[in-house]
Amino acid sequence: MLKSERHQIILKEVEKRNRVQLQDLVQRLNVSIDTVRRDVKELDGEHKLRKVHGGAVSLGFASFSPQRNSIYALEAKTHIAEKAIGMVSEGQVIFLDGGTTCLEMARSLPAEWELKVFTHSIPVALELLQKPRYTVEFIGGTLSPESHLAQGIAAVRQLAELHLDMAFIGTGYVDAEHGLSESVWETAQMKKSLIEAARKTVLLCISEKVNSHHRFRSCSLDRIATLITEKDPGDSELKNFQNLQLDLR
Amino acid sequence: MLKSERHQIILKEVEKRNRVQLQDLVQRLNVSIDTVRRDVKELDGEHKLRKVHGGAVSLGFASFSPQRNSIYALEAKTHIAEKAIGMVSEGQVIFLDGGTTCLEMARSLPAEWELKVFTHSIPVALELLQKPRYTVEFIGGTLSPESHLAQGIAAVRQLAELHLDMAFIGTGYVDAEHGLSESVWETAQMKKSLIEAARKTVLLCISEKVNSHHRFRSCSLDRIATLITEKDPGDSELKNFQNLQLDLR
DNA sequence: TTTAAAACAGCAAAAAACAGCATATTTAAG
DNA sequence: CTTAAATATGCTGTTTTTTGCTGTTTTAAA
Repeated sequence: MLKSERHQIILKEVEKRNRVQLQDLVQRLNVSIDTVRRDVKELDGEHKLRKVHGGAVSLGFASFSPQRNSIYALEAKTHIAEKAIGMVSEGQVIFLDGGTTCLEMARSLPAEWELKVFTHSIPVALELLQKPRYTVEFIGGTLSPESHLAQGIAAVRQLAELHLDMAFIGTGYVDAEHGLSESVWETAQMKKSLIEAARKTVLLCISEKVNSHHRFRSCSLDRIATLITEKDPGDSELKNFQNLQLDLR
Repeated sequence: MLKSERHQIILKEVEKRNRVQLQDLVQRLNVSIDTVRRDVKELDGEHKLRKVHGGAVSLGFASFSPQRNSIYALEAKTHIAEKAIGMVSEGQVIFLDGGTTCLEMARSLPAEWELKVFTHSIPVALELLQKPRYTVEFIGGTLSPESHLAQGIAAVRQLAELHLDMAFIGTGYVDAEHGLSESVWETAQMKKSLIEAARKTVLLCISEKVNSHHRFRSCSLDRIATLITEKDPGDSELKNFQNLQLDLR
């Protein structure tokens, strides 16, 4: 089989499924994994697809808004997003954090509203830009290659100058004792500045993350006005939070 | 068998199957591999097919570019990008403007380099983030829904604090008399701040835009160190620029 | 942290491409 | 018709490309 034939087949496959595993291509093309790897690498070099560990993804898709059907616990996050949107009203100035939960919220915000939204997440920004009446303010900084999120000193400085009605944030970990925490120092710093800038902070968090903590604390629970999970506020998983000065939804 | 006969058969085969292997043609035509090779090479020279290692493919078959094929004057822009990259060296701190020419430059920058790149364009940033050794610094601001570019006061203020080795910028319009100009006021303001922040400004511009101007002037030509077009520096289209204090490439 | 999979670098065999040469075939001119 | 020149074809030896395999390093996930 000609190399260009293989390339064609690979591109078709990527186009169709948005992503392929190298092993699948090995089967499909009857060549060694090394050949497939080299093919994919070459196509990546020509910007016809994007090579990732173990496979390849299509470019349009590599725009990195994570593929919706691959988001972990999507249903829970949609549910959280719905509740969160119930707290927003037209004309406000809000902040949306990165992460798939906030991305889901950005997707679900009513397109017919007029809203000014700050964010430091490229996927969130791209989602919001689809809504013609929104003003999207991007907080610049050093972009993280993994999350496509602006962080670092520049970002923190910009946040320090802001005054927001409401900030919707995610977190890596949260429990009643330690508050919010992160596994990455930079991320924790961002959350801190964010919470400073907002009159009211709303934490969006799937119940799975509740009652866990990690090394870098970003904020104590008393700075959080509202905690939204996909569970009912009375759910037993949330019992550690039910007696706090915290609006549980 | 006549040569033209063989050519006909080869082209038919390519048309029918989109691809052929030279060895199959050897069988089919009863001639040596060298002859087939020479035939195919000749047809490639006449742009009737594309020769690849081990065979040939039909012209339509080889090209496959879902997004990029919609870029206007892509070839010229690629050419410009190549010239521009020749001016960059590893370890520098540079700025990349938005626009398809700069995007093409971002694509073509060597992935193995280590480089810190500032930009205010989301597409450019996403492209650069694919290169693992690059540091991408995003200039935040109000995002334009059309161009996915950060602009406005916040962006200008961030630019004012920067000191860059080199800025690669595009422009809406340029001529020898009026310098650089834009049709949108906001854009012109951005370019102004940009040029202030850079020790050296390089203008990337397809020749088509040369010798045109519009309402909002962003910069006079003496602030531009280098002008890169896809044409030869001696080309008559550029005659108005050849006597200026301007590095023409 | 550990562990399995994936990526990578380098090597070697096979196939293809290439350059140069010799032979054959066609063309054109005398 | 003959001959010289141009062209076409096949062959030889060399170089390049492709491909699979080895062992090692890196990456991602448990």
